[in-house]
Amino acid sequence: MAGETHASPGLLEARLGYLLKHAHLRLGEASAKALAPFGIEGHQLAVLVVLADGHPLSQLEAAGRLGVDRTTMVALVDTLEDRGLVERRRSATDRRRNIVELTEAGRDCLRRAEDARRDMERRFLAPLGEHEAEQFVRALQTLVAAPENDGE
Amino acid sequence: MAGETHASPGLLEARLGYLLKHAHLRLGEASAKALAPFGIEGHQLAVLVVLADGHPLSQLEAAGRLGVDRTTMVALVDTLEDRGLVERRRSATDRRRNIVELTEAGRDCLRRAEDARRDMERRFLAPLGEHEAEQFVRALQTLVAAPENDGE
DNA sequence: CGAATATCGTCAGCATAGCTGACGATCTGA
DNA sequence: TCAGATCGTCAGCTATGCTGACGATATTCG
Repeated sequence: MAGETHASPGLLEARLGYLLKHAHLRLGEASAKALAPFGIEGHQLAVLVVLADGHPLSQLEAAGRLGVDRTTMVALVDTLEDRGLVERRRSATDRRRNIVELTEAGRDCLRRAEDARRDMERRFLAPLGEHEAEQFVRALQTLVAAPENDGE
Repeated sequence: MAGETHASPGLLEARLGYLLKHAHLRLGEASAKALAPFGIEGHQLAVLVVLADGHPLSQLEAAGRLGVDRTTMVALVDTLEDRGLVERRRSATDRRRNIVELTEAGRDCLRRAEDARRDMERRFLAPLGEHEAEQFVRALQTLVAAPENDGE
């Protein structure tokens, strides 16, 4: 970030948009730092997470769970495949689908990266204290799940 | 947003990154909708806010307060000037500076748009209840202000 | 069976946002 | 006066994610 002089007199800190944006930004930085040793980014770790959950998924199904476009998923899986963390395999029952599965290396990376991410989040929330941190996460979940905020 | 099927089984809702990103997204949508009648966006409203606070600012000073690059500020001020909400004026004491000032229309727009934004934020936070909403905002302020999260 | 229609993965190209680097005009300090 | 810094501007780059089109495959229905 560039001109970050932060002479702000509290005018902007009262704005929800500013707060959410900067909280997200800072978490992103912390996340990148925590995940760097594993050679993946937060987005890609999320892919590993949904792939590890239950039965194998096609690219489209995985994209749906992540809320990303299927065209975006292509590059995501490309990267993970290059790193040897997942494998594409044509579905036997519907040969249009690419089933994406974790490799052994992928499962290992997932385990360790998830540990690192959890630590990172804990550190990030530490200034709140344990109880408030929990409430904060629950509040976020409520807001994101709220139909009122569901973009019509 | 495209493939938004949201079949997510709660796996991602536990991730801070996912939550912050989507909270920010949804607030952005609500904000765009609330501000549409005024012909400005959240970013530009924020510019009006810092300009209205105290003595006139140069573009660079305003950029600093917003935490954006000075090159980004150019387009922001361009738009506001086109709308007749602000005026550029060469500083008499330092002719390198563009002093940016609100016009009468700008002050009026600011007042009404800020009202709309406050209403929008109130509605956005409504699912939390009043007390929790307050705590939530305070928690966000704490996290953003925390030096631990200050990107080294 | 066979033709029309839909789905999935892929890719090229577009849009947006914000940044870097360079430039002219201007200010500052020696 | 002159070297170096500062401000606003612009062109161009990068990153991100989308749209639209395509080939391969599935499905539906006559």
